[in-house]
Amino acid sequence: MASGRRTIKDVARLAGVSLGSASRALSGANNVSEDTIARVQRAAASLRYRPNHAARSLRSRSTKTIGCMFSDLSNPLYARLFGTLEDRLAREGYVTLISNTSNQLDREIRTLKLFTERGLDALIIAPAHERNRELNEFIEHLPMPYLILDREMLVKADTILFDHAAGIAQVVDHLAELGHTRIGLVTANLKSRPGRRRIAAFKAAVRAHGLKLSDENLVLPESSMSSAYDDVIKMLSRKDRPTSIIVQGTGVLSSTMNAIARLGLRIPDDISLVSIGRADFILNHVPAISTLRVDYEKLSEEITARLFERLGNGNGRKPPLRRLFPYVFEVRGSSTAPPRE
Amino acid sequence: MASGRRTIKDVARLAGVSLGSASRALSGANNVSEDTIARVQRAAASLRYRPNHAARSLRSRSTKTIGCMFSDLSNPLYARLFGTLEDRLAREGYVTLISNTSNQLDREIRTLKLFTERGLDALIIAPAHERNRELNEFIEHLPMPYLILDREMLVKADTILFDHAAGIAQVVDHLAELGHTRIGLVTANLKSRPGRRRIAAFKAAVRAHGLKLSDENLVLPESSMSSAYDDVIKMLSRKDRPTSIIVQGTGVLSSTMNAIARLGLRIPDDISLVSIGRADFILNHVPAISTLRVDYEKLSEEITARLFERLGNGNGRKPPLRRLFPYVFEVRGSSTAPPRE
DNA sequence: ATGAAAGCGCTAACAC
DNA sequence: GTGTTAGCGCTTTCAT
Repeated sequence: MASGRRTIKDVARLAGVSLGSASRALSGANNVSEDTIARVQRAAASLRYRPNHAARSLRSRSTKTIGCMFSDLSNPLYARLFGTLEDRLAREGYVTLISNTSNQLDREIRTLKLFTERGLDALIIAPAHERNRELNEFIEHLPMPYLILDREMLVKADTILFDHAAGIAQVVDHLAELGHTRIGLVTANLKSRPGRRRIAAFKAAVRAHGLKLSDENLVLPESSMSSAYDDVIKMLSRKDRPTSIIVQGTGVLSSTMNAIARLGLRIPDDISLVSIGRADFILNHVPAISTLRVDYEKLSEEITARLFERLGNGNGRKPPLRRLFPYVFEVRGSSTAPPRE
Repeated sequence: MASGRRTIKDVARLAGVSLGSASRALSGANNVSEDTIARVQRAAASLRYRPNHAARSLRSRSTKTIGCMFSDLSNPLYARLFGTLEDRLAREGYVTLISNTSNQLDREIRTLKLFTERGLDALIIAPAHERNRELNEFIEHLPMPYLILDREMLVKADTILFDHAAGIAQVVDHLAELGHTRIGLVTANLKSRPGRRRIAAFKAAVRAHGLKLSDENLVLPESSMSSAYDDVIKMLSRKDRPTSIIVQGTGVLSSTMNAIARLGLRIPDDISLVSIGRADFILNHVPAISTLRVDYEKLSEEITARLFERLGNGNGRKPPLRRLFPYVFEVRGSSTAPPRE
């Protein structure tokens, strides 16, 4: 079967043209005759010819491949972003290579080495270890353009940061306006930026409204896949329990909903709920869940725009870009309501 | 930066050896002196040398890459399988390239073309269109070994099929033994094998127990992401509603749980529930949900074993393999109980 | 154990 | 518009 693989040489011979003409005909260059194109294409089709990507990228110095490094693809939030991004890049003729690192440092470094060896054209990365020296140094020496997603690395580079502060503030504003004075937060206590920022932003927003900030209204499981069940049960069983909660839309959310159901509480009658991130598994929830989410279409657009800017010739050492990307607060109306009292 | 990329030539020059020796030293051949190896490695490190994968695979005719084609990676079941598979293959030095096709025929064909162009070493595929002629023909002419996952294609090839019949039968047996006489099924009405087989197996198993098979106990939403909420509400509001249900562990499951909670039913007191597939979002559910699942570790093992068998020299036209892969019924005890009456 | 040289399949530069 | 040729970076002969 390896020997059965046809090369462009075979195509050229069958079409009765030179190797160069065959290449031009196949790649849609402008200086080829209609006739040549037709004959070459017919020859290629009849031979089931498929260009050899290794040879092509060795010569052209482009792999037409973009690498993505996330912590975990089964995180429903990332899975959705990746899907959108893949579609967007495919339209541009790029393949997306993704890698899960499970937040492990050695896997992050190994992944970047791999991406380098494979000569990927550009990268989109969200490393877990923002202050690790070795990782930062490696990233700094990356030979291709790259974009950092919602991480504050030591190295100065193109970065898109989610505006957690403004996003969370919007939600807290909304709940406070409805009359809620006791607001809870349920989110993984991550060391990386999203975790840090979310918690800090929540505290700041609650204080800004002159509400008292009780640690008892904070449920911070270790990871996004941890169960928040027991702690949420405890939090919502208190006499002065929060009347509204903001919940990270991962495994944390499903265990929270589980706890709410178990306590016989109704959304929004007994408790208002807002999800951070629009997880697939609550997409059809009844009632619809208000969500603080990122517009993945727009984000993909933004990411590709930045990447292609660097990929083009306009890469002449423009200063690193730092962009704050907004959240969208999608009030579905039915998951939040004024507190009863 | 492109010009900054070091080649093996640079390494050889700095180490003071020939290009060939440098290659041998780096690839750990046996006919190199310790001294050479040391000097070459030092040179490589100081130059931050990274081998060029395109050149390597052009020459060696191996990309060390395995392609996976699934319908949808945000399907929690597939996401988990992919993660396991990726880890397993990485340990063998292979990179995994995945592609979502969203069950679209043109994307499936485009993906296979892409995989061919990139010269992937082997493929794992689960096409949606099992009887499409063009697709089958394309697959038949694939130049690399491939393995078909739970699909009955026209083309005869290595195939691993999930044993839906035995799996579903096990669950129905369990429920029948507990005394359930009215058992429901909630699963996407897919055209592809998993959908077809699940529904057929359910009907057969119910009949085998002499139970009456009521269409009213079948909820078959269009896709795995569809909401089953309204239909489950309807099904469980009937006087003679099922006392136990088997539910596909995707978006279908979350909307079903949503409906159960809304009706104020308790698991397992009011209704027994078994999930098909162990979705992340119910991993920590209270009570634990009994699950009919595939052992992804074992499956990954099986898949890699098959693939490497074909990849090795033992590929001499052994007849296509057809393997029935078992489900594991994990009774968590607490989500199923005898019906009350 | 080492160096020299061929060549993987392709694109791009150069002649005409 | 077309043919010829060089060479991308590497592995793998073949001499020595």
